[in-house]
Formats: sequence, structure tokens, C-alpha cells
Amino acid sequence: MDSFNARVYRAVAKIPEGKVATYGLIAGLAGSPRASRQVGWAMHGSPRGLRLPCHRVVNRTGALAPEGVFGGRDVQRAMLEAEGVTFLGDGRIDMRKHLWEPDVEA
DNA sequence: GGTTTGACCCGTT
DNA sequence: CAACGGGCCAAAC
Repeated sequence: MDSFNARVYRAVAKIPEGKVATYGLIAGLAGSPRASRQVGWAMHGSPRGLRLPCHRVVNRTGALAPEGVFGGRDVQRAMLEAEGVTFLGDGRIDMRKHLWEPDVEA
């Protein structure tokens, strides 16, 4: 699996609990920081067998994906809160604290 | 092999 | 401060 989306799956799977990564960040780990759109598309077409923490992947503003993807924004928010992620009053993630920083990633 | 799309990002109006 | 458009990249049709 040398496909770009394959690397996206692996990068997303590396996201530790209690943290969140932006599409742009995942795209960067995949090899193309500008292919942020591809990241989201890759997850939508990702194999159901894999349990990718797609709920930990959010856009740059910290806003969650549109409804209908996870079954509702509230669902995704609940999953993140259950992992220890804090949210702002606007319904956005506190990127300041939970933005994943891949420094010495394996 | 060309066209369309897509869970985005950034700048401008 | 909110809305609109253009740009990028990679996969599906």
C-alpha cells in the first residue's frame, strides 16, 4: 500500500488519545501539506475494518466535520471529550492544548 | 487518459 | 465579523 491515502491512515492511527490533528497536518505527514482535502476524502473511503480515530482529525479552525459524517457533530464531540479533549464554548476544539505535535514520530 | 469531485486552507470582498 | 472565491493535490468515474 504505497497510496497516499494509505499513509494518511497510518498517520491518523498515530494520533494519541486526548489530542487532535488537522487535515493539513496529516497531509504533511503523508507527504503533501497541501493535500488536506485528500485526507478527508481518504477517510471517507477508508476501510470499515480499520478503527481510524477520524474523530480526532479536524480542520484548521478546530471545527468538527459536517453532520452526516460521524452521525452528528455532537457524537464526534462526545468521543473527543471522552478521550480528554476539551472544547470551547463555540463547539470548537481547544487546539491550543490538544493540537498533536508529531516531533519524533516513529 | 481527461474530467469531476472532495470530511480543506488562505486571502479577499 | 461573515460570506465568497480561488488554489492545491490526489483518487474515483
